[in-house]
Amino acid sequence: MAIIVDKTQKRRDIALASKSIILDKGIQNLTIASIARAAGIGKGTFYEYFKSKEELLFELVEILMHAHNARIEAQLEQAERTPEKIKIFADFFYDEESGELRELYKMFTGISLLSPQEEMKAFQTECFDYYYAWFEKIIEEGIERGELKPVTRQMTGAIFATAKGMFIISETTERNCDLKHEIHTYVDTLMALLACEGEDV
Amino acid sequence: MAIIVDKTQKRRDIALASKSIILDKGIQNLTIASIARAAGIGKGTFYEYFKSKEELLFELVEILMHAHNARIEAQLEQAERTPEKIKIFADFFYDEESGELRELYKMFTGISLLSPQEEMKAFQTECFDYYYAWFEKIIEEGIERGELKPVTRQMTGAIFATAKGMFIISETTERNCDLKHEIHTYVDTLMALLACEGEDV
DNA sequence: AAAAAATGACTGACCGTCGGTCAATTAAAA
DNA sequence: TTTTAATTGACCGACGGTCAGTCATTTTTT
Repeated sequence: MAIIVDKTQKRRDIALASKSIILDKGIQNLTIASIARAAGIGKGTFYEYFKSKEELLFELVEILMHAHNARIEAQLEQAERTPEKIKIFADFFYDEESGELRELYKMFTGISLLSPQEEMKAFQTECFDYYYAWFEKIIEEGIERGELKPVTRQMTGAIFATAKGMFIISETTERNCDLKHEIHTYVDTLMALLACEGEDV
Repeated sequence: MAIIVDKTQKRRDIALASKSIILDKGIQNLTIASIARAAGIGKGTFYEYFKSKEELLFELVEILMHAHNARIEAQLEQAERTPEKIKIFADFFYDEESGELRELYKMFTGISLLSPQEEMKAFQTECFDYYYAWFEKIIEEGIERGELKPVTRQMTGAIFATAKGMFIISETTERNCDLKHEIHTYVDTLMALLACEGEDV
């Protein structure tokens, strides 16, 4: 043996070193050579740590996700009412702090749609399950506390998907709508409809 | 002059000739040469009619969209109540007839997310506006007829986006949920909440 | 403790492939 | 015959991916 390198750590280092260029140019428009250059390593070394550009993206998303999750968790603990919690959840799609992760997530989704690989789907599923479990808990607590009608359960998946759909639309069309406002209005309106007291809106 | 070719028609012909291979392998995994071969033309000729693979995809989507629109329009005319109309609309995301267009739309969205070009966005916006206008009309009629509460207006965009979000999730994760059932349940539940008579669910 | 051997990290030259161009060719029209 | 739209595939540069060789460090031998 010789020069034992912490492979896991170096993977992270390379990923983080290429973060800005990826966010700047988009992974699609980058060559492996330029990524390696940005990370200060040779092209061959890149392949020592990643199978492809896509794998680098995984790594980056995973790193940023951890930071994001910690932020969300802290915010959720402070929130009281269900609509607030859902909004914290949906913040991802428009707030400043999530900007970088959101941009990577966009590329990520694009790749998934274009060339559905097994690893890709597995990772997406992992992320989805993680956040969906959280979301379900919020809804379930809302029902238990009497803030939401039980029928909300039938809509959990759909509500979860709505913000994602709105985000994709806003990103792929010229409709530069105010995502924050639109999502908040949606959540407020829906929550009023789902509230147990017969508040007419 | 010599050999006057109907450029527009030939564009369509080339697009349709390469449809099956695109649906089969996915546009990402095809070379221009293989597309040209499938269409029975030389590589140079391909560039005479399309700037890129993406443009070919545009053409195909446009062709299939026209057929799809005609089908939808016919169905909508027969439908009576609002929930039915919305379901006809959402059919796109799971029914057999829309399979090919849906597959192309997936690739299309993927490209839009990965490398946002101006032309791409413009075309996506065009498609979006077309269908959204239709959708808005359905909701508006529902309100006028007294089937829906006026507050529905605040949610039109969000409801429109929901099926899209659910579709993207089902395509990018291993969650092979029954999209048709999930969407129908969502529509029924939401419509019940939005119905003017105070039907408790 | 010095030299030799072993090992793994690292690299860029190299190879095959692909996107895109263009000079040459074809064939209808004038 | 000349003109010109249409077509083509050979060609080029760039890219992804590989691999033989180099280097730095540890381990073993003397």
